Amino acid sequence: MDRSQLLKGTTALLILGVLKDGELYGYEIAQRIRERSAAFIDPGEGWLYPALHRLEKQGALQASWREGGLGPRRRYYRITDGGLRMFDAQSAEWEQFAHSVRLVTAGAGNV
Amino acid sequence: MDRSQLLKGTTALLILGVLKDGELYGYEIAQRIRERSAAFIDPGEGWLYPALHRLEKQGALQASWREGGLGPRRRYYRITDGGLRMFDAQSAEWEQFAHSVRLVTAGAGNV
DNA sequence: TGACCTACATCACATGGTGAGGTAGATCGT
DNA sequence: ACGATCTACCTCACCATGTGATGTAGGTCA
Repeated sequence: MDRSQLLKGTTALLILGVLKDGELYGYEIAQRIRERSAAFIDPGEGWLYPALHRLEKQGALQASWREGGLGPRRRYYRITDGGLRMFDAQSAEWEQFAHSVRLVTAGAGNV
Repeated sequence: MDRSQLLKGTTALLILGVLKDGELYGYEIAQRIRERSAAFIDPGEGWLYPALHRLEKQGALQASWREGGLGPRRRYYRITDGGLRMFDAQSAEWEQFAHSVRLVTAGAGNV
């Protein structure tokens, strides 16, 4: 069916989440997300690259081209101070939202 | 800015979540969601009613008009067996997704 | 030569939430 | 009688953004 819209609004959080542990290039970011989520989240290139561009434009990331040695050149991304603040904010909002969903779906509770 | 797309993909879950504890009408569903989420989630009528229509069309809900006594007539919704199955499926998927997000954003951690 | 991996990117398309607007019945104060 | 304010339903233009397909290039290996 949907395999859904759940990602909406969390992509920035996922990207910032892996980048806060160190500089990475795009393709590698996708791999990290896949690994850490035990392959449950498989970043599509259709949203990953646009999302990286958005975050760079917003000042959350800083990017630079570099020769990778093997294969094509790579674009490395580093998180900025603003990016870290954005991560904290989005992370908190996500936790709050997730908690709310659990409260609503948990049922009457008192029963 | 964002105050988010987070809802995307969770609206059905929220609605089914409150309806699995008993029959309710639309306006009341909104109130329940607001209450249970401690007002963190405030259902907009712009998505609530369309979502109810979608779920009804999909067979997850069964609806009927009834005079409320006071005020305008109300449309009551009851969850079907299919709706319960949908709730279980979406609930499981949500938990898995939420867990994945936490894994990704938790950081290197295990290293 | 062909297959396949890395690595980046763009684009038409679809989903569906946001916010505003509209109808109507009921209640209450002035 | 009038306006304000609830309840209760509905619709619609707009927009953000994920999906899936496609394109470009360099590399390795059979």
